[in-house]
Amino acid sequence: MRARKVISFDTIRVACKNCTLAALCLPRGLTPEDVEQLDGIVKRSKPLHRGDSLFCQGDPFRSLFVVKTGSIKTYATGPEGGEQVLGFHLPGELIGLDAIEKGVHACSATVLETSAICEIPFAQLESLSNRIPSLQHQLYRLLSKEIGQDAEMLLLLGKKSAEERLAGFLVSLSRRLRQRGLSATDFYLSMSRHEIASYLGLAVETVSRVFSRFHEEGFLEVERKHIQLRDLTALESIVAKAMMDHHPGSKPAQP
Amino acid sequence: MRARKVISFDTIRVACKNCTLAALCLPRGLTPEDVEQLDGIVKRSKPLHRGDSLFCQGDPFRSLFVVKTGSIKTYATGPEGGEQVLGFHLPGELIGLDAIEKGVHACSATVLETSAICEIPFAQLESLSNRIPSLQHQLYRLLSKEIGQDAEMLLLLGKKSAEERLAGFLVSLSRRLRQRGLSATDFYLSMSRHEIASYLGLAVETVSRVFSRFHEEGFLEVERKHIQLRDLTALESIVAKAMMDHHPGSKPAQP
DNA sequence: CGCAATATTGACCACTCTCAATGAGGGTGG
DNA sequence: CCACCCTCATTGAGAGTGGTCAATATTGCG
Repeated sequence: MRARKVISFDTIRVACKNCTLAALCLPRGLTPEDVEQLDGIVKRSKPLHRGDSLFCQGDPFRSLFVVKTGSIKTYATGPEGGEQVLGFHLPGELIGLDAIEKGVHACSATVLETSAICEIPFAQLESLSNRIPSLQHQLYRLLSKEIGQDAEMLLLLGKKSAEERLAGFLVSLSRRLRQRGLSATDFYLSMSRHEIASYLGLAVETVSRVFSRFHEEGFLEVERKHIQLRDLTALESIVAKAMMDHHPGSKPAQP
Repeated sequence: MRARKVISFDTIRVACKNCTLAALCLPRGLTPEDVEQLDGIVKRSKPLHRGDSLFCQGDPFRSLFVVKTGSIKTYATGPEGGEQVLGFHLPGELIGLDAIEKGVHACSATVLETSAICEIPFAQLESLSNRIPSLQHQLYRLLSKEIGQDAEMLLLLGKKSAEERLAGFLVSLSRRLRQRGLSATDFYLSMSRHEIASYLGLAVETVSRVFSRFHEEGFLEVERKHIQLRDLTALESIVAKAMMDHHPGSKPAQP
């Protein structure tokens, strides 16, 4: 994190390439020169801290943000101050894609824990993608990926019981952490119970109770924000089982 | 492919431009020649009927689909046959965007009522967007719009009560119909109660009961699939009020 | 050190799910 | 054309889950 004094130049560039790579160069398809150009427009900021804001609902849209380390939450606020959490974003994930359409941010984003964030001015990214077809392709894929993840979330919220939802949330977190090479079974929740509850459409107390229940059943250890998953399989089967129970296989009609 | 028949030349082209325009040329930015080229790669199919399938989960991704008239539902099926409705798609809306990433459809799409659908081979669309920057821009916007709509849906499912969810559903339908120049207060639901329930994460019986309750309160007339909204404002205020009630304005923390 | 915010736990009650029965259409075949 | 069947929709009664209110830790911060 603070390794930028001495060795900084290459380290940071590589670090940032990593972060950019994770998001933009997913499978392959960009030549080293392309990556070089891409890297040139990425702005690195100094570390941000809990409560810092990346952008607010209504702000003009200028840049996408990539989480290098740490975590971010996005949320929407109603006209009278209600707050609904829309998502949590872990290292390697991209924020702000929903603002491209209107040129205005539709939600706010704040930092949950000390985080390193890369900023990518979208105008530059777009014009770069004009010249690099494979970058254009990556961008399409990236936008599409976000849509797929939202659909997954819809699936999660379609589930009715609190256990299903919290299990789904934990499994999702676990999978995304593993994907970035972090521990999939031992991690800290950077968000409050309140924020989890809002995200899952539950009451804070219910979240707390289900954590306790999972603990009693031996699925996990929980102490405040520190979580250790003991039986990931059990949690996964809760999620999988859920889908079958409701909607017992009505056939989509046949001609 | 091209509208080359005598009678239909203008009619079909205009019809299809309308459908394409609604989705791809949203604000402006494409020259007539661009639209011409775009129009050239769009395939029109003969009308499809209830139960027909556009694509299935796992199918290779080849094309996007635009609803010209009628309606489509998308849904995901669990390994054991459970079915979760992910979305309903009305005229002017685009389907299949979530498949770009993996090149494979992540959900299935079937026709809810007799519908006219346009097919746009994505490979051709993408290479066309390489040559037409403004088309590229429109595509980014389009993908982004889809993300925004999914977020709106998350907001809807974040709401806890059945009334809030059904009200949100109806308001959303109404808004989208008005946007296409159709009646915002008098329409037919092409989907079954079962499908609505799955979409909203409720039981079929609850959907039915809330419809009755809304009717008793004078918010709407309902007879089977025929809906007439009598007090759209009331429904909207149910949705708006919901957000405030939960999460009473915890400030996002400030340094 | 003490206040404030966060988390956990309990009791109660409202809401929604489940189960079950009835009614209304739409289609098929006699 | 009508009887029949099957699916879909509606309505009722009972049970369970989660929301609400309230009290009590526990932590973090000024």
